[in-house]
Amino acid sequence: MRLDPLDEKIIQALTRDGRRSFAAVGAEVGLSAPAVKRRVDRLVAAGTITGFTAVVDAAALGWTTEAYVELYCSGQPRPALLAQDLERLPEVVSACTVTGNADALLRIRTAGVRHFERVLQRLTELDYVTHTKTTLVLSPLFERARSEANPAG
Amino acid sequence: MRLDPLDEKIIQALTRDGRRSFAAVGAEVGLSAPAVKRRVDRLVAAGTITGFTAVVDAAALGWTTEAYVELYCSGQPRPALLAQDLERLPEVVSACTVTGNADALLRIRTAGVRHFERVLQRLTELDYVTHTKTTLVLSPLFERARSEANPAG
DNA sequence: CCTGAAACGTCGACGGG
DNA sequence: CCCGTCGACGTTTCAGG
Repeated sequence: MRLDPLDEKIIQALTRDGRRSFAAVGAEVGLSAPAVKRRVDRLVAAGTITGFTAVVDAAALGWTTEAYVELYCSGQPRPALLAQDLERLPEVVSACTVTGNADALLRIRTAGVRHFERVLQRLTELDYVTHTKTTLVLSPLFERARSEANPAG
Repeated sequence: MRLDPLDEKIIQALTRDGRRSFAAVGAEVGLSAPAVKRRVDRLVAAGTITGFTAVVDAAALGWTTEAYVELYCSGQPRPALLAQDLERLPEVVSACTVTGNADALLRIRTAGVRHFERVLQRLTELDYVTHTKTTLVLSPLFERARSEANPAG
């Protein structure tokens, strides 16, 4: 889908504050509230905007341990199977298949190292998993969205 | 901060749809709209809810290349310095210091491998960076928030 | 915590560039 | 096509109980 500069500004405004009113966004970008709403509806329908969400501090909810786990598998489990199996584990926050020796890279959040150990065990119980390699997060430095459009996009 | 079951349900509702009205959330959790608003205001003030945002499809904005980069450094650059230097590169979407041989783990989004190569070069231009190790993302499998509270939290 | 009323936001329909 | 204006309806946000 093609984005004009107004769409981009709207996306940036709603990325900064997903609950801003259409009127407030319109005042910022130079449109009326209905015009902003029409564009947002279009962006959501096109899948450019996937949704709106509250951003929650994981540590405040008790998820104090964060880790990246490389998954090494025998055979090549299909991505769809991996997704299905890994999504059953609520501690797996994101997962992707990757280049390199590992087959998948997982991001995991748990309530402590004890809890993390149990998750590792459940991962190795998957029949195609041969071993794992854990990288524990020490200090999260920052995290942000890329809401600017690529000029060549 | 202490969360009761109602707070937790409110957080989950707003995680699923960050633009839900307080009235709609209240209908779901069994509270009036003003009661929900007071609780959300309190959660935001306490930092449990960090903010609200639009979720954007990076690929739709032209960021088609995603990678994880391990950063190997000489000396031990302080986390604050790393954060400051890395945040200047808009392609670095998140960063953290980690256990293991690498000093930091970066998540990077670019408009293609050419663009990614330029980012790698800028990373190695940081004087304390000795080398990097790249893992390219093939298929993102899923990504989600952990909005349930840990019972022991 | 709830209720009620005023201010505000949303979202359709309509007409102009 | 996309914009803006208007008006009805729903939501937010106070105050007071």
